[in-house]
Amino acid sequence: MSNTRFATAIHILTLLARQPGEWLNSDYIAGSIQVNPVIVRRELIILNEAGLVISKKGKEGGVQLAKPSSKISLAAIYHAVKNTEVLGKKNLNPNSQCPVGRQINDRLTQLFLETDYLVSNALTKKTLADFGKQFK
Amino acid sequence: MSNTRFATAIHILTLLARQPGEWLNSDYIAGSIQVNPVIVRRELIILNEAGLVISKKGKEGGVQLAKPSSKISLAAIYHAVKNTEVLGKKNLNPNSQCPVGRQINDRLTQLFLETDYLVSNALTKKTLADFGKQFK
DNA sequence: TTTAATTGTCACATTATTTGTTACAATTAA
DNA sequence: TTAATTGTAACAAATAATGTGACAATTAAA
Repeated sequence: MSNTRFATAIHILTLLARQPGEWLNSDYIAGSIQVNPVIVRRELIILNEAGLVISKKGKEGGVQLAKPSSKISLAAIYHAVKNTEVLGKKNLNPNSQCPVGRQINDRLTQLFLETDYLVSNALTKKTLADFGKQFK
Repeated sequence: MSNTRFATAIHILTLLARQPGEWLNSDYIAGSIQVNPVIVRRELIILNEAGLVISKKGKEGGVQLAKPSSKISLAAIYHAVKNTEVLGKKNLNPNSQCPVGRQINDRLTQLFLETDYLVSNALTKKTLADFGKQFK
């Protein structure tokens, strides 16, 4: 992950968790992160598809959590935004004439899966509520 | 990590581990990965700085492992090539007028460190020799 | 019914990162 | 003296990430 998507998503959700039932709008959220509101709206679409937020269009609209923050794991957030594996990408065309080239991507698939699982598993144990409690 | 650096590095080292004491050159290695030799040489510089390989310039030169593959952990390889944390980057200027904006980067630093430590710790237990044994 | 605020979304611009390529000085063995 | 090789620079190309302006559709309130 060489992007800020996880940081942006957890920032959004931390704000929402502090005002359950309130419809916060993307301008307000963007003001807290200090990024363009479109960045926030784009991330909100992903979080909506993941079932973590619900949104209301139109005047007095906005977004709120789809469920209590104690039911949202950091793993769910991570899965919603992640786009590469922890150990990165594989090379596309290793040489099949070479024993190492021929087998390496299968071995990496296994190692990459194990490593991702480890991270998922740890994040599953942490909730958004726990994360939010750390803020004064 | 949305790059192929770990995959490239472990590919290089797996090849070297199969021929201990031999000076393999960057063209040969590049042929197995099927990337440009400069990509390989650039990664070799990093692996050299990390104390994992030694190299010899000039005719009949090349690179070999700096120590037995049983003494090289996957964590050492990962550390040599990693350039971002597992959970990505933080936003640069969260709004300090906002309680969440003011505190979030410290909380993320902690979470990111924990997550990275987890991965390091797991990779410390695996050696290049173990990885190499999986190849026929 | 009209107005204002808001999401969802598109198109494009800009910046950053990653990968590829050519070239060559310095080094070393034959 | 020649040929092969690393180390490295400079630049090109491709891909990914972030920023921006615009606007249709929707909704609440005036």
